[in-house]
Amino acid sequence: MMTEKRLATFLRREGYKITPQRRAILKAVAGAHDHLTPAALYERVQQAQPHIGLVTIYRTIQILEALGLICEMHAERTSRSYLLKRASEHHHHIICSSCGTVADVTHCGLDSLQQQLAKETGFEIDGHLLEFFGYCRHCQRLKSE
Amino acid sequence: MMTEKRLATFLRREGYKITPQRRAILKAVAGAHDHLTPAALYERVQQAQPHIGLVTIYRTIQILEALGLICEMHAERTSRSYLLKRASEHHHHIICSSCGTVADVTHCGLDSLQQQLAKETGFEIDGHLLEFFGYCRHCQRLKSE
DNA sequence: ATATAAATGATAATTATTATCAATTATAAT
DNA sequence: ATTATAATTGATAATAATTATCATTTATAT
Ligand SMILES: [Mn+2]
Ligand SMILES: [Mn+2]
Ligand SMILES: [Zn+2]
Ligand SMILES: [Zn+2]
Repeated sequence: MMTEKRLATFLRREGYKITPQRRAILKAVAGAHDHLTPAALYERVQQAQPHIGLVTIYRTIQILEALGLICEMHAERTSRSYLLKRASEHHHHIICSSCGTVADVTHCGLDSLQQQLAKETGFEIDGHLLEFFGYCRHCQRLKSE
Repeated sequence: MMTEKRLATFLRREGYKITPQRRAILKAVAGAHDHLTPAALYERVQQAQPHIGLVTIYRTIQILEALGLICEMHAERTSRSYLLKRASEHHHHIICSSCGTVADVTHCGLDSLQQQLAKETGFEIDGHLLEFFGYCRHCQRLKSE
């Protein structure tokens, strides 16, 4: 499990300075159980760092993403969300097209396909994004009424 | 294969009017071999319909997407691209994180997982988005220099 | 030919994201 | 503890994508 401290250590090792702002962001990310948009993360971090700028959130997200510490979700049409990556587990989603409810998928079995595709295409593949779309139980009922 | 005419028939059947603008868009979509952003589609359609508005492009894309006639690609960070859906084939991508080169993937073997997840989660799943990320041959060389 | 609802396009409004840049600060070296 | 340095920050502006409004036009059924 990635705690704020471990994340900080990781960043420091990569040459990034550990500022109070970053510490607060790391804490928020480590403590979140759901996916957070940059704006949502901003709100949470503001409790600890009232004067932090939204830009700093974006910049830190970029770093965490580049280091592979968080994973991205394309849920709503416009914005993106992020969640701390769990070690060695895949993290994918089933998203309800009607209400936006999200279910997690931790096993996809795509590793072998990924390797095969790497061979076939010559790409060095380092990850994948997988999302299922559909309707949750609740919205299925509403539809059929 | 979906031609302009078949797409038009499909739309008409769904209650949409067939305007010259839509016809031009359908033609462009049917004739495209690559993925098109709304802006790129706009440019192409302007040859046949010089006075068409970009908004009309967006609106038509929305319809085609809702009817499942085109599929979406999340390639660059900001914008989306679309391509005509081929019957019964999956359409996924390997995208080079460095130069943006795209390779197609038409088989993913996710149907069984999709069914299993539908059972487990209660979702009625009607599709998925799968994208691989990595580096194409060319960019691998550049990296190692 | 006419009625009607749908579609269009000009335009403005929203949003998300990125760029600039002067002021601040974490960190390492002294 | 001071100091030097480059990284970081945040205020602000700039970009860019997408969506909303609304008066006008038009496809289609009658
Ligand atoms: Mn999740
Ligand atoms: Mn493709
Ligand atoms: Zn996976
Ligand atoms: Zn598939």
